[in-house]
Amino acid sequence: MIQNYQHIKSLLQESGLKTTPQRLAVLDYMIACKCHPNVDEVYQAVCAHVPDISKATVYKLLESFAQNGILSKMNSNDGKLKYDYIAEHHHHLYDVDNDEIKDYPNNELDEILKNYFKEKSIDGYVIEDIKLEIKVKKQINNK
Amino acid sequence: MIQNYQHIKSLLQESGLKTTPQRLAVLDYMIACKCHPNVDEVYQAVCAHVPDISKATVYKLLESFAQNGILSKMNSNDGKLKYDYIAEHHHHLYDVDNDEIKDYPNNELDEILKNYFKEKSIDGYVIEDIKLEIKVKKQINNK
DNA sequence: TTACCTGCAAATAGTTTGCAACCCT
DNA sequence: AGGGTTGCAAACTATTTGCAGGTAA
Repeated sequence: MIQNYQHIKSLLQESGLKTTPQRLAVLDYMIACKCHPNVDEVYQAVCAHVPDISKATVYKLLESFAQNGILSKMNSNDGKLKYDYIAEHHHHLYDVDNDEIKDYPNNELDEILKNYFKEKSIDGYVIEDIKLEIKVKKQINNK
Repeated sequence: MIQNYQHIKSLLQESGLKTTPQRLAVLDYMIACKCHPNVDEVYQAVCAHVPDISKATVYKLLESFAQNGILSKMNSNDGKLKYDYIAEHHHHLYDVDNDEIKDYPNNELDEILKNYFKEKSIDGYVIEDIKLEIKVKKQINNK
C-alpha cells in the first residue's frame, strides 16, 4: 500500500508527470526509507510491491525525479549513483570507516552559513544551496 | 618531464609505495591539472607521457592513492568516479547548469566551522573533516 | 633476490538506448 | 484518442580481477 498517496500525487503533478504505479512505488519507497539507496537497492525494494517493474524504468524515474528537484543525486565513494529524498534541508555525515551515510539536519548551521554568504559572496556565481559533507568516525567510548 | 619529482617521491615513500614511472606520471598529472578528472581522463592525459600504461593500472593507482590519503574520491553526478588532489583544504562549487566543479578554498569559513563544532559536537561521532558542497549558478550580468 | 607492481584480456557490473506495446488523462 | 510511460533486450560504458612477466629497492 502506498503510504503517501496524496503527497506523491501532488509532487508528480507539480512536475507535470503522470501518476503511474511505478512512480508511486519508487517515490513511496524513497520517502519511507530515509536512507540513500543506489539504483539497484531501489529496484530490489520496489520489486516487492510492483514485481514486474524493470530496472531501466527505475533508472529513468530516479533521473527524472532528480531533474525535477524531488530527489537529489548524491556522491558516493563506490562509483554508484545514489539518490536522496529531500524532505527537509540536511547535511551528510560520511563515516570514513564503513560506507554509512547519515542525514544531519542543523538549522542553526544553515543560518550561520546563510549569514556568512550574505556578506561575502562568491564572485561570478549565485549560490543555490549549501550542503556540508562531514567526514566522521564513530566515537570510541573511553571514559 | 616530471614536475614535482621529489615531492611525489616522498609522498610515495610515506605511503610505503614503490616509485614507478606510472605512479610518477599519474600523480604528476593529478598535481598539475588542478581539476577533478575521472579515471579515463587521467588515463588519456598520462598516455601522452607513458604510452603503454594500461587503464587497469590507472584504476589501481588512483584507488591506492585515495586509500593512502594522497587523493580524495569525489562525488560526481554522472556515475563516474572522480579524484581530487588535496594540496590545500578546499570546498567545491557545483555548477548546477553544466557539470563543472570548481575548488573553493576559504580559510575564514574553515575557522567558523571549526569553532562552531568546538562547542556543539555531533554525538557518537568524531569529526574528521568538513567540506562544503555549494551548488551555484553562473551570475547573469544584468546591470 | 624478492616482494611488489604492471599489462593484458576476460569477466563483471553499472547505465543508456530504441522501440513496440501500454495506459493515464 | 493521444502523448507520455513502460518493459525488454541489446548496446554501451565503467570497473574489477587473475595471473604471468617485469622491475624497484
